[in-house]
Amino acid sequence: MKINESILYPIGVVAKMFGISVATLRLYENEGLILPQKSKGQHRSYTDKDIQRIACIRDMINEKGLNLAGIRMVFSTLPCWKIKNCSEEERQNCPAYQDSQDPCWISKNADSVCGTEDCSICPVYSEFADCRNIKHILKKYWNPSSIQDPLKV
DNA sequence: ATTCTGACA
DNA sequence: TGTCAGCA
Repeated sequence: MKINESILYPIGVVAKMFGISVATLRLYENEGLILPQKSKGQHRSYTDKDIQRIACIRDMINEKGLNLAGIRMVFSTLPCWKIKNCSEEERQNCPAYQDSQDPCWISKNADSVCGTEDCSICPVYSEFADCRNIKHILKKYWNPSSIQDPLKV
């Protein structure tokens, strides 16, 4: 069993966990790297998934040499249209599929299938909390035949 | 006491 | 990234 199954942490606790400031955590959020949910008022609530994601972000910064823009770019490559099984029409009307260099959760428009959804609980966001396994997880969505024509996936 | 948003060294 | 203001 997972001990911290549904525990939510306030920003101050998370900051201490990683030895960073609350300002830095808000920065990651503003840069589109994390999507903590908001509770009473506007207070942020971090789940264990968020914690894991932040650990990956810290690793990419400290060990992999990426800056925030680089990390955002990595997230922008997630094939949300495959994960969400978007129809051809939906893809044509979605900026995340068309031209976005940003993660889908910050490039989506109101009229897309993701329009009213809470991206913090969407698999495109939540399933990649462990960003070290991005490539592994992608294999589940990317059928072999699509690599023949990568531009029309 | 803690967090929030926005602005700015 | 840090910090300061003015709230809730």
